[in-house]
Amino acid sequence: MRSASNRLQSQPMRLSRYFLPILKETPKEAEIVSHRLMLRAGMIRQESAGIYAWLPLGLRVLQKICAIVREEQNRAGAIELLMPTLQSADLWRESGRYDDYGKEMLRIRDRHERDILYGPTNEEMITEIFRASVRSYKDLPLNLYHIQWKFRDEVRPRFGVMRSREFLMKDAYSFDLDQAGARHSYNKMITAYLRTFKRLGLTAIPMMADTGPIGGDLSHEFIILASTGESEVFCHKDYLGFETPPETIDFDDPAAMQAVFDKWTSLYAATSEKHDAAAFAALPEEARVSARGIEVGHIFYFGTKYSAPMKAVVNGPDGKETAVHMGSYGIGPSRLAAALIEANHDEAGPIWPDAVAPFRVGLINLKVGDAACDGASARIHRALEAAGVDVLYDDRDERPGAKFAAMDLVGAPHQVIVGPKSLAEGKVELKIRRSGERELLGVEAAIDRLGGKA
RNA sequence: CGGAGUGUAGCGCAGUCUGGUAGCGCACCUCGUUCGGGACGAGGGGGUCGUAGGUUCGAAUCCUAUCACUCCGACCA
Repeated sequence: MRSASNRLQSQPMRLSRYFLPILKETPKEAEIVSHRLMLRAGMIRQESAGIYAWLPLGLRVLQKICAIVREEQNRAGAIELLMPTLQSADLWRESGRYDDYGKEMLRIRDRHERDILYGPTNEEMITEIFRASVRSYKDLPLNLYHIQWKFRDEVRPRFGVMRSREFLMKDAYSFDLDQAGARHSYNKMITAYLRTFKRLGLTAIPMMADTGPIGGDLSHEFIILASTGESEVFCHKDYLGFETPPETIDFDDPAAMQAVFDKWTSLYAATSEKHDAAAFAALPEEARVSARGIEVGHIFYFGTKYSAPMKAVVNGPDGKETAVHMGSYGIGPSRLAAALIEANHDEAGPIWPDAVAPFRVGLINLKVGDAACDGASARIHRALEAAGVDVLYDDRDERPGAKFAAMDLVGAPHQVIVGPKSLAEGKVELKIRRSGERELLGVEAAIDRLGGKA
């Protein structure tokens, strides 16, 4: 079982004291399964078109996703900061994007009649921060990132948090002296992304992509395959078996990073916009994978597109000023929460991978008020919490059926069911959410198993 | 932004055509019986009928305006 490193700071949680507004019926507006289940499980609540409140259960998932994203960004040498959501229009006039961006940008006016905007991305601002302080090539390379709410005023938001107007995004920005350095930075992020998605329990494939309004000439989308995916994608089957770069890989070794890039871009992979039917048809038939995909990350190299007009320059070894080469690297944690459900669910609810489960263990006391059941449940709850496991303890005075349904909807990967029948023989039942597999174990054995000791 | 819809209790809906003072299921509260896959009975609480104007003795219902939300398409992390 994965270590407790991704555990949230939290108090022991009893469902009777929690805020988990689950719905028995499906709200009619929810078309896709992730949206439906997130509403039913009480993870999110829509407050406006494309704008959602994250309720406690959803927030836990979001925080766990962010923790993994953060760990892998840090491992790759990126440094976290936090930029504001609101930005000055003047900054965007410098890059020329204030007029280019169109109606997707939410424009606001403050009390002094100054134009401000709710940031859809942060290239301008990070460039401004960089140029204010960095003067020398010796301070390079640099990669700064933050995890912050963004807003894009989509014409038609839909699919819940999969395509919302407000969304959480990790965006990293790299600064290098030249193109070779920028390529290395790009390769580091590819490696970090492969590791990030793997840890989230997803198989993500980098695919050639259009650069969109951000511009540039090197860009990949990271796509996960899911039958309910929004777009059509085509790739070589071997990608599905490729090994993820290990934790120990040296991010400062350009050759190692280039090798990762070369391997993961060696075979055919493209979204429908970039699809080359002839190239795809040239693959052996059994190697062709044509599927639906969900974009969960997008990376760009765009050279001096912002640094030149915004004068983000450094002195090189030769004493001359040069505009830095930049790239940007996005992952959408809020969208990932939905994508994870699209990739992991059944009729009863989400089936979270251990790494992002809001609670790793769901503890069900089938007979609240029965001294033996209460005692065994409390013992298990305390022991697992002490072992660093997130446990949701259903101590409500409800009927068994309602408890089973609720816990399946929460999606805890491991369930412990404490009922009078099995407890009479000193046993509790362990259920694996994904497979439905059940096993009877003694109380202490169950604690050891789920606490990671056995 | 084009096209199509919907706004009535927390959720799902009926009532609107044909105007007469608001109803059903789930959820919620109380009591009882239940209790290993979303129980049953009895009782109860909760609604400015999206909003504003108009017509009328009387408007959820008819008229006008407006707002919000949803779906299809184009667009997009």
